[in-house]
Amino acid sequence: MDTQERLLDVAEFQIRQKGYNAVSFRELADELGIKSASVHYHFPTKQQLGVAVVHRYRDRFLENLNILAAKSSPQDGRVRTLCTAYRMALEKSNAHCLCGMLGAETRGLPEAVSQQVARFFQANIDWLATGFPTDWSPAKRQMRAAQVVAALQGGILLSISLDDSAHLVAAIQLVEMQSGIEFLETSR
Amino acid sequence: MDTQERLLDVAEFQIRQKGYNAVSFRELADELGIKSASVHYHFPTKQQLGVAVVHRYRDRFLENLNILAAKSSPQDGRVRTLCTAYRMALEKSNAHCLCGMLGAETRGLPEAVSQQVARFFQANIDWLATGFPTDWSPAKRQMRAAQVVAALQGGILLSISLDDSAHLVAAIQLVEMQSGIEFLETSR
DNA sequence: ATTCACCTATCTACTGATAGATAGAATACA
DNA sequence: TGTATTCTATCTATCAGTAGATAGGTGAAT
Repeated sequence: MDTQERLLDVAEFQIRQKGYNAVSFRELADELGIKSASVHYHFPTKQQLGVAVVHRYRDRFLENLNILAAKSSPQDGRVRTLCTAYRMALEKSNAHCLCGMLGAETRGLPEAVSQQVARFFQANIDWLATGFPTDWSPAKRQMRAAQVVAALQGGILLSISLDDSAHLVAAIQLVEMQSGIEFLETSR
Repeated sequence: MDTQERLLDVAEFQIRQKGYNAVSFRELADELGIKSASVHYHFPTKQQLGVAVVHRYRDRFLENLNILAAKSSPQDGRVRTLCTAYRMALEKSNAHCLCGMLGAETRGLPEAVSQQVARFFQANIDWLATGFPTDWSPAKRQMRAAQVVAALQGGILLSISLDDSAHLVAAIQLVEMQSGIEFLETSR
């Protein structure tokens, strides 16, 4: 299997567990059974590795989002789809969202990495905002979308820290309650 | 001024900026103009320092919460008070909540530290839950409280990562919208 | 005389990073 | 085709810097 891809896999896993600054080239190398110098062959600097990890994560996440949206019934909005994506991500990995982790560490990250993370969040928000009623102002759409992303990220955080995924489920419930009200407002 | 207290101040600041694993004894020492060995005099291990930082943070936060609750008008519930506390904390420090940061890093932390962090969140939730209508089941009160804490933590995360405190404000709006509905439900 | 709050000096382990070598595969050229 | 060259992916060895931690010493305050 492709070493580069395997490195990204392990790096993503480790960062989601312990954060960027607690991940070392030697540990990554050990995991693959190679030497740390060989990791530098594929990713010359840690910053470049970090950027690559976030980049791939964001691409995959958005791709998955569009697949889920295509599969779900049309009356289920994008909000529900995003909630599902977050719930699936937590169930699958039992770990923090990569960007939830890196977003927290922002000020201790190379700028190139934190910029990628910001783009992940903005992409989430933009994707959601597109699904809101067109008679809402762009600012309102952005705000509503940000509320959803915030609630979901917080839900994951609590789930991890208190070791109980019910907290993400509760956060999703809050989000969908809001959606329900908006539906009533709109269709009134 | 008390060195021990100053160490806790600087450690808290640094952790909130960069995370636990990016904070070093040398940096803390430099900040106070002492040597790293002297830091070990006050806090023999990093773990003990970490525990002390979180402990003090939690105590102060809860104390502040009760002060705010005493000052606010009685019809403003505990939800609004907690929102205010979070907004004030972000405005004052322009940094992540200490426990929001450490909660994310949970799996890369000494267990003693992550336990203290979990207790912070649980204390937040319990404090909130106490303020909900007594005819709600304990489980429902806990869930509603957790929803609020999750939304606020997520709001801070987005505010930090996207460098715009409006995201916490938006999260608060989501929370208060929910509270408003509950008020209607209850008083109906 | 003891304790406190710091110091110097040092330890081992680990960090990201680099230089230079090597085996083997792929490619270019005669 | 056969030889020469280059590329790929890894290695060994090493670097300067930093990590947390410890031993033992110093001067001042109690």
